[in-house]
Amino acid sequence: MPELPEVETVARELREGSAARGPSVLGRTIARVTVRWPRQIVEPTPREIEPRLHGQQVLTVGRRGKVIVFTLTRDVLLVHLRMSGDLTVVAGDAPPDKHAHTVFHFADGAELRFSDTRKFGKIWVVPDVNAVLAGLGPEPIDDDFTSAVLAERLRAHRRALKPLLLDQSFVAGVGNIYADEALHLAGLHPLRRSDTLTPPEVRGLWKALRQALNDGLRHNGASIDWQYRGGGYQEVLRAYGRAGRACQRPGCTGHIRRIVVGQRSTHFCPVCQRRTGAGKDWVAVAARRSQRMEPSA
DNA sequence: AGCGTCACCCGGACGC
DNA sequence: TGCGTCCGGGTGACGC
Repeated sequence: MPELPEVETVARELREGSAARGPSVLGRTIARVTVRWPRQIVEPTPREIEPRLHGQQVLTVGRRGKVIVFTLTRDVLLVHLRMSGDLTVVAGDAPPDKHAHTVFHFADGAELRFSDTRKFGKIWVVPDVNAVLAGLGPEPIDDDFTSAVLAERLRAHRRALKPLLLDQSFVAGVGNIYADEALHLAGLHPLRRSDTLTPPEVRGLWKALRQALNDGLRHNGASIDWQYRGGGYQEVLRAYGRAGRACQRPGCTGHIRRIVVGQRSTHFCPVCQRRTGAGKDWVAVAARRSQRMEPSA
C-alpha cells in the first residue's frame, strides 16, 4: 500500500518518465476526462471536472504526505492513491485497464490513467492545495523536521505511538508498514505513550523514522512491488508482516508478535520493544508530579 | 483529546 | 473445481 516512499516514487516517475509508468506527464495538455467511478471525484462534481481541466497544461508533479500534486495552468490536481491506486501514462491505443476508473486524455493522444482496483482513491481539482492539504503534519524526511520538532510534537499528545505515527496531522506520509518498521528500529513499543519518551528515545525514534522512510525511498518505494507484483521487499521489512518469525535485531531472541491497535494490525518484538524504556519511566513520573503540583499547568 | 467503531471496496487467502 | 467467508488497507464520520 502506497505510503510516503511509494507515493514519492510514483510522483518522480511521472515527472521523469520510467519503464514502469511510461513517459513524463510534464508539458502535456488535458483535453478530455473519462470518469467511470464518479465517487472517486471529490471536487468539483464529476460532470464539472472535464470542462474544468480542459486546456490546462501539466506544469509540475510533486508530493505532499501521501498525495500526488499536479500543478496545472490554473488549478491543482490532487490524487490520493489510498491502498490500491496507481498512475501510469500510456498511449491512447494501449490495452484497456478495467480498473482505470478515471482517465485524463491529453491533446497529444497519450493518457494518464488512475487505476484503482479497490476504489478507495480520491481526486480533487482545486485552485489552492491548502483547501485539501492544510491539515497535514510536517514532512518527516525534510531537513527542518529535526528531532527537536518531533520531541515537541510528541509532548503535545498523550497517545500511543502507533496511532500517533499513523495520524497524518501529526506527521505526513507514514502508514502502517513504515510505522511498524520505525518503531521496531527504534526499539519502542507501539503502545508506549508519546509523552513518556526520554530524550534519547525521542532521538532514536526520529532517526528510525527517517531511516525507515529513506530505506523505502532507496528501494524506489518497493512495497508497491511487494504488494502488486510479488517483488522482494518483504526481505527488507523487519517487523511488518513477519508475525511468528525471529526478530532480526542482532542478539535479540524474540519473535515478532501481531496485535491490533486502533483497528490496525501491528507487528512488534516483545523482547526488544518493551512497553517502557530500560529502567524507570521517569518522564511519566515527572509529568504526574508536576500535574499534582500545578493542576492548571 | 483520544479512543473505539463503522463504512467504504474487492482481490486474495482460506476452509470446505 | 467451485463456492462461501473473512481480511486488510487509509481515512472520515460519529459516539462516548
